[in-house]
Amino acid sequence: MSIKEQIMKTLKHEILTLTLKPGTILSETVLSERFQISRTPLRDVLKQLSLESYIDIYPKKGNLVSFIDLESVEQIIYLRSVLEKEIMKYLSAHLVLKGVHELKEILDRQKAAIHEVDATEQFLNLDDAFHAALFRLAGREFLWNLIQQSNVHYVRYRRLHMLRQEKLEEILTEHQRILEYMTRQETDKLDALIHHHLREDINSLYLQENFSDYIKV
Amino acid sequence: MSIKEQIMKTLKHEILTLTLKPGTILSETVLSERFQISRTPLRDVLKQLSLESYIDIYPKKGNLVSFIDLESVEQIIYLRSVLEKEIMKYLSAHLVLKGVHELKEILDRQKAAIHEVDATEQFLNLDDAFHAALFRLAGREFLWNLIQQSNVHYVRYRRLHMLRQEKLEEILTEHQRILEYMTRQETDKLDALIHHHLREDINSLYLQENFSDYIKV
DNA sequence: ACCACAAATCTTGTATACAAGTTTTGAGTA
DNA sequence: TACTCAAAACTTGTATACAAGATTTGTGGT
Repeated sequence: MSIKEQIMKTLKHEILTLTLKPGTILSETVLSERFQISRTPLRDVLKQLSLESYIDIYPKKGNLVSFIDLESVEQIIYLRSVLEKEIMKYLSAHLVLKGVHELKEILDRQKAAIHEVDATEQFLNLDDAFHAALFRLAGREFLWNLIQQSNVHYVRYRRLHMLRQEKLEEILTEHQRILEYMTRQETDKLDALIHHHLREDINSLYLQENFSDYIKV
Repeated sequence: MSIKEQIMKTLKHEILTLTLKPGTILSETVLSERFQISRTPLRDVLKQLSLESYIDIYPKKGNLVSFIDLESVEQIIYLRSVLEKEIMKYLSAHLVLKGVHELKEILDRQKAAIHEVDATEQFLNLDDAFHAALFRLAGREFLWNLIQQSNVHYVRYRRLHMLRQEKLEEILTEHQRILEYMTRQETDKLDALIHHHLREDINSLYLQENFSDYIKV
């Protein structure tokens, strides 16, 4: 992996985990000192981060870690729920046994993760792994990757929501029911479940009340 | 509009209209002479074009206009057909009168465009305008813009298909029927129509036979 | 104390010299 | 003629000096 890719991976990770808080200034000179590299390749990295909405570039002023855009979150959730409904319907008819085992294994690991010390971190990774597997098994990995490129706001939104422990149990249960309905080919029940699974919290005011300084106005 | 934005717009247009054919070399020095600007801002433009799949950058070798990736075309068509089915269903229930007029006007202009000298060009723009209006009227402009960012392969694919005059009449007719079913709230007929409207030609071998040197292997 | 305004100090944007890798060229040799 | 292999001519990648704009600071005047 090239140095630029490493730097980008590092910065993306710090932004997604909110180690770098929304609004933080990312100065080219400061970063070039931190990573011991000149401004030119760093500018390449910042350009790409900007195109993927990780940061906002204000010409001749500076670069800020972007604030969480709830409009983007709502639109991505809608996109995913529409797509995943269709994908589940497809998988109900075409899912192979090997795929079922793969999904079950992810759920087992997720169950085990709940009571680990870094529960949230592990849980989020496995949540992504579950949904990514569904896309991949349906031959739609391309679209999963497409969505991932516009995911900064959604990922951070979800992370803040999951700080509440009780959410983890709820999500695991829903995952298990999704797999259940799919294998039993109860497609009619899937729609409502997916809708709830992805969409439930978007209208709650939890974020606005507790993390208002992270949110785009 | 900044100089960089102008250059980007120019290059994008030339690539999408196939003025710059897939495989064409875009050398930094040649472009910097053409646009009378140094390599640095040009590299910014090329970086962005690469992230949006307009070009492929081979480090230390060169930059090529990307070949048309049929896998990407199929995935985008699937994405659009799934999304647009849902959007039509929504609009059947919520479309306001003003929206109907707006869509009708686009179709009138499209009808008039068929026999113009630059029919294909005008027709494609109005085709986009029609579908964009549907997204916008459903409050999903965000997703339309998201799709547009991954559209290089699909746009060029469609352009080559539309070289056949008879396609234009067919598309216009389907647009008219879409609007018709929507206003009559015949949602059951919409699914199949959208599917056909977007998906029809993907399995034909027309492109592979006539433009094999534009296609990614 | 407060205001105005200019200068200093930040920021990113651009041009350019040089580094490093790849491809092409062509001379020398069998 | 055909082949080898090194040198030259390309390509993009990086570092850096300087340009240009935005912000902050601080000083002089009231």
